[in-house]
Amino acid sequence: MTVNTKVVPMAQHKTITVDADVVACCSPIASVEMSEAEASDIAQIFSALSDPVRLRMLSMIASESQVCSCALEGPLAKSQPTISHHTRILAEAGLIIGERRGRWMWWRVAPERLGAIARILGG
Amino acid sequence: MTVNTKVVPMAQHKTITVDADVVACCSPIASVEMSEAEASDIAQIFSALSDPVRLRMLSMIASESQVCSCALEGPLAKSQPTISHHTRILAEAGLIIGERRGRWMWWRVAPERLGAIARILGG
DNA sequence: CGCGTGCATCGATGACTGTCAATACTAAAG
DNA sequence: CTTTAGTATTGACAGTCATCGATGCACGCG
Repeated sequence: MTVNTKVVPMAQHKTITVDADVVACCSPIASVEMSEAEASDIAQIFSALSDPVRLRMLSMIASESQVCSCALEGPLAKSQPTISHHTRILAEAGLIIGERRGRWMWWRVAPERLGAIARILGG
Repeated sequence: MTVNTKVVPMAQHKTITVDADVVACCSPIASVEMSEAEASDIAQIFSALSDPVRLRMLSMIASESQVCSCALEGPLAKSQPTISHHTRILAEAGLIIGERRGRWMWWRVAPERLGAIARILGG
């Protein structure tokens, strides 16, 4: 992660914010050769997508419009700390956005960012 | 990796072949919730994309139409075994296709597969 | 206030990964 | 056949990651 990317370390009950331009700026993979910095930034996003549990999480969150953390634990068959770990990684990659409502944490996808990544792949 | 995916273990001077339908079949991430098997297959592909060196490799191969293994070692500043390791992972993920010509190994991208992945992300 | 609940963090652990030196393999050239 | 050059494989090592129990923190309720 370079200085361009502002990831606020997630204090409790606060929302992770990510600079979406990091990806929005980048060109399709075939157009120009990638710099080391670009490659590192993009790799972090693909890294967030490289785990089966996180992919299923993202799929669940994208299918419904809002999903509570508590609703992920059961279907994914993972412990609560593990769920929290994965939501954090997806959020730090800018793929989902969290909002605290009362005792519950609600997640939704960041569709622009998914589109930006798709564009990098030349879609 | 499930039984659906046929990855021929790479014997020397032979070409890695991958069943491209594994991804071509799959729906956008928001349409239906992903099965465990689907998630594992797709995660393997994103895993191949989650390394900066491999991303730059893919970018170089996509920029030119054909690239020799020997032409990657210098610009990427990695040892020959490391280059071979990364090309193998990209090939096993079906992202690049290798062909031996004489003593040289030439790589090209598999554009349909990049498009299929982009489509999964909702592009 | 005290209690219960949902989530985040810490610490530990087993598994995986990127890297390279050494080595084996293959194909062309002498 | 011997040599040379490009690539693949092996083995080892350090770093990273997924997972979960234990614990801490924040919120709402009685």
